[in-house]
Amino acid sequence: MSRGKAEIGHPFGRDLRVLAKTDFDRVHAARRSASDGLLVVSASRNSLSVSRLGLAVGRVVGNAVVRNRWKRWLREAFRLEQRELPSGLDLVVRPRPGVKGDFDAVRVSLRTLAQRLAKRR
RNA sequence: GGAGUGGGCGGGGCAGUCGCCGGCUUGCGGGCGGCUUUACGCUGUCGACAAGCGGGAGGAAAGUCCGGGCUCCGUAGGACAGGGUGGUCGAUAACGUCGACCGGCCGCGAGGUCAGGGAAAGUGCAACAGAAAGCAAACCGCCGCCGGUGAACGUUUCGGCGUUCGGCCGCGCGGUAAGGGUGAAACGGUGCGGUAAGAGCGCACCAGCGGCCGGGGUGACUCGGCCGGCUUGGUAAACCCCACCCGGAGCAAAGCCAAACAGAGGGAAGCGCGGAAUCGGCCGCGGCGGACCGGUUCGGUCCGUAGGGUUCGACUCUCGGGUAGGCUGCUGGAGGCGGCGGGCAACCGCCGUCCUAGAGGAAUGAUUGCCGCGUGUCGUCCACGGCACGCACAGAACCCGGCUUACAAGCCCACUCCCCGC
RNA sequence: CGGGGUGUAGCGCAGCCUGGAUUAGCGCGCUUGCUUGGGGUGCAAGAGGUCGUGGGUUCAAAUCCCGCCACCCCGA
Repeated sequence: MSRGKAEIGHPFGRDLRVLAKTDFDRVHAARRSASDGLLVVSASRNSLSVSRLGLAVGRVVGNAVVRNRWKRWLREAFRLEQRELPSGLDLVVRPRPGVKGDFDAVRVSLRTLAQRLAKRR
């Protein structure tokens, strides 16, 4: 983990997010996913040169505070890892219900799952 | 010192780096409009980018249990239905909320708690037990009378008769509700009188109910006196009656702008020659009409071109409705804080001061250091220090007043009871 | 934002509206015994319940009323 090193210059705006319902439907229709004990990541090619992040955090995950914490962790992990991730993918990330987790584990899990999906293409 | 009652505060702090949301200012260059001019400038507006500045979740933001503002719809007035509330007076925009007071129950007390109107308006319900569960009735029992009968005594005209034994028997007639026992609950309690036995049958006191009079209080109610018949139980969070309250929907409300598709109405030119060919139609040239491109006249490209009528389609213009989408609603308000005044209080009035989130698949995160608090452990006990772990409940979605529920550590105020000392 | 429903034995349900002793019941499952060479089937007996939770009303609450918890469904 490159904790403490200069992690500057990782902007993360709305253009890097999956927001439209049609995009979510396309990712789900692709039926390509990878998972571990923490996360479930689905993916589909997009027409862009960069990858985008979509969040799917349902009510079974926890109350509003828990759900917000997951979404913030996932956004931050995507922001810091975006140069290590494969490009041109729409990634929809869903936390497994009931698990605790912490930020470092989320970061590692997101990177490995996304790379596994890119390899399996 | 111990035990307890009622209430309040609090919701980790500071600094650095990388990011997020929206706001303001400036810069850069781009689109559109206007002015002025011929090329710069001025100005408005919109979008993207960059920089700077300052802001960015709660006491419950939660549950969505009540009440209101606001918006649209409906509506002559009222009633019914349905729902809600339920001591009194007050507070309030309103409430099922709050305050003060009254009454019942609990507590030695500080205090706590109560959906706290009506059961002589009506209907219903009460298992089991019990004689009987609501209007009086009478199982055992008690008492009297009547009938039968036993013993003893007296008397005798020897058939009986009388008295006593609170004698015994009766599925005979009547009087009782004191006693027995059941139950959550049994038609007032105690005492005296009274009676064949008893009974509010009478009396005294007490409790309860009703009425009248007087004192206090706005009122709930309360204090005192007199009288009455002696009583008429419980349950309305059972139906119900009484009093009061409620039009419906909800910011995905609602308003504005407004693609595409569909709908309604309207519109220009609608010719000639030649070739193959029966016609339709196709091809070429010219004309005409329309659109587009370059642009000074003008040129080029593409499309249409019918004997007449009708229908359909295409193109184009206009129109209403208003979908996708966008904008508004969107945060300055029954607002916070301080002071003065009124009121026991809830709360109200006046003055001053402050501006404090506005997203829209939904913004607060990551990381580093120091400090704070708690627990554990180590250093020799203390003072202190090191290390490890932990620091709750929980995230605005139109706004506000309440209620309910969740919550780590810590702190404060008032009061009560017990023990000890002076 | 608004509306509705469910919670009872390991599982699926009844009872609730109209309160009580009807021992809170039914089916499957479970335990034990008999039957069989053994298993299944069959027969007999039995165990198993904070009626989601905390209060209230009532003599009495799974049932009536209020608060809370969990889950499910519907409308805009």
